[in-house]
Order: sequence, then structure tokens, then C-alpha cells
Amino acid sequence: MRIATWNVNSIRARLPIALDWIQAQRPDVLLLQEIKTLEFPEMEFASLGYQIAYVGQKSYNGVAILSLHPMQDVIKALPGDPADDHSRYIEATVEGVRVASIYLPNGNPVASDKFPYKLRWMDRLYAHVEGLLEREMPVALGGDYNVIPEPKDCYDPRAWEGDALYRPESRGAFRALQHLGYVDAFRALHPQPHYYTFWDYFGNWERDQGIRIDHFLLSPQAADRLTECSIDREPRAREKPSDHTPVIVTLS
DNA sequence: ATGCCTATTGTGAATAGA
Repeated sequence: MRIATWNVNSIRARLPIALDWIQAQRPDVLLLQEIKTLEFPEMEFASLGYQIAYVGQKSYNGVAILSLHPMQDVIKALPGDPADDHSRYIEATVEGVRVASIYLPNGNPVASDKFPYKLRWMDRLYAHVEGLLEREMPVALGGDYNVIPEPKDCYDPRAWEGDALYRPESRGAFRALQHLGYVDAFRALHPQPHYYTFWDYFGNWERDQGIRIDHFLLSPQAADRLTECSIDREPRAREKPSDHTPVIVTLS
């Protein structure tokens, strides 16, 4: 079973690239973030055989799960704060695997209320995915975590000091998820430094100065089945790309 | 450190991203 995650930075702006990519790769499940619309363009993907569950929002945020197989028990918000109106979390069961599409808050500027919002959101995520472990089933939490886990996950750690993506609180909260028993799938298979999933639009792609912030966290039952995890840089090299590129995980 | 670019809303310039 192949599951991919991709922050597309607007599904409408990315429609040609996304349709090309999904036809070329045919993942069983594709988790999308930042669809940036209230209404997902479902028809185009349905005609390729994909079922779609999503929670949209005007202009900002928005997450989706596209699946070649039926989805069960969809939830469309991260529990823990009914007043949180950002569309940043959706979860479903596909072929016995619990999958989530996560768009974790950026958190910048750190001096604003956005940073405590990010940390509170990570606390809610911790509480929720701790509960998922009790199901003792494979869980794959994919998405844009907006966290650079370690120095080797960026080109120049000094450039990121003090940034919400690299602050000790953010990295600590990500590490806490791992300490619950969730495995960073890409890192487990690729210990080498300088693998990236995001490059800004200011020339960092050309210089290959990126950051690794899109991740799959796997429950023990999913990690036992982990055979492959890769970053597909091809969509980032195209015309009018997203600033993120897909990560694909394979479970036996 | 900031925002060189991109996207959205909506039709000009502000907001957000990371």
C-alpha cells in the first residue's frame, strides 16, 4: 500500500501538475494540504478512480484524502478545541490503515499569538494520536508538520534559529510524538543529512537549500510494515510548482 | 533579518506562507 502526502499550495493553481502526478504515481492514498478552497475539484480526480474526503476553507488551509479504496469513519477536525475554525485535519480508515492528512500551523511570527496556537495545536495532536495507539492498528500520520526535526533537516541551521519551524518547543513537541511510539518513516530509512521537502520561491530550489518539514509518522503496527519512503522531487522542478514536493511511503 | 516569490481576494493592496 502506497500513501503519499503533498502540500499543493492551492489545488486549483496546482490542478494540472497534481493530475499528472497522480496518474503517473497512482498512490493508493494521497493526502493533500493547503488546498486553499471551500470546494475541492472532485470530478477531475473521481474520473481517475479516486474517492475524496476533504475539509475546505476559503483562501487558506484545507486538507483532503484521496483514495482508490473505500474510506470509513472520516473525522474532519482535530479534537480538543471546538472554537478552532481552521481546516487543518482530516482522518479516515483505508484498507485497515488509519490515515490522517495534517496541516500543522506555521507559528510565525513567534512573538504573535500564532506561535502559542501552533504549540497548543501540537498538544491536541499529541493527545489525539496517543488515543489512536490504543486501537493497536496501523496508523499513518502524513502531512506538512511545519517542523524541522533536526539540524540535518535544513541547509543552514543558523538561518532557522528562532524561527517557529525550528524553535526548541516545536522540535520538542515533534519529538514527543516519536516518544509515544510513532516513527519518522523517512528518517528511519534515510539517516543521511540534507533531504528536503520544501524550497521557497526565492531561488532556494536552484541552490537546493531546502528544509524537511513534510513527514509521515507511523504507529508501531504501521512501522512494522514499512518498506520504503521517498521524496519525489520531480513536481518541484516543473513550471508553476508548489513550494513543497510529495513524500511517498510504502507499507507491505 | 527579512521577505527577493506565489496564491487568494477581488480589481488594489493586504494577508499568509515558511
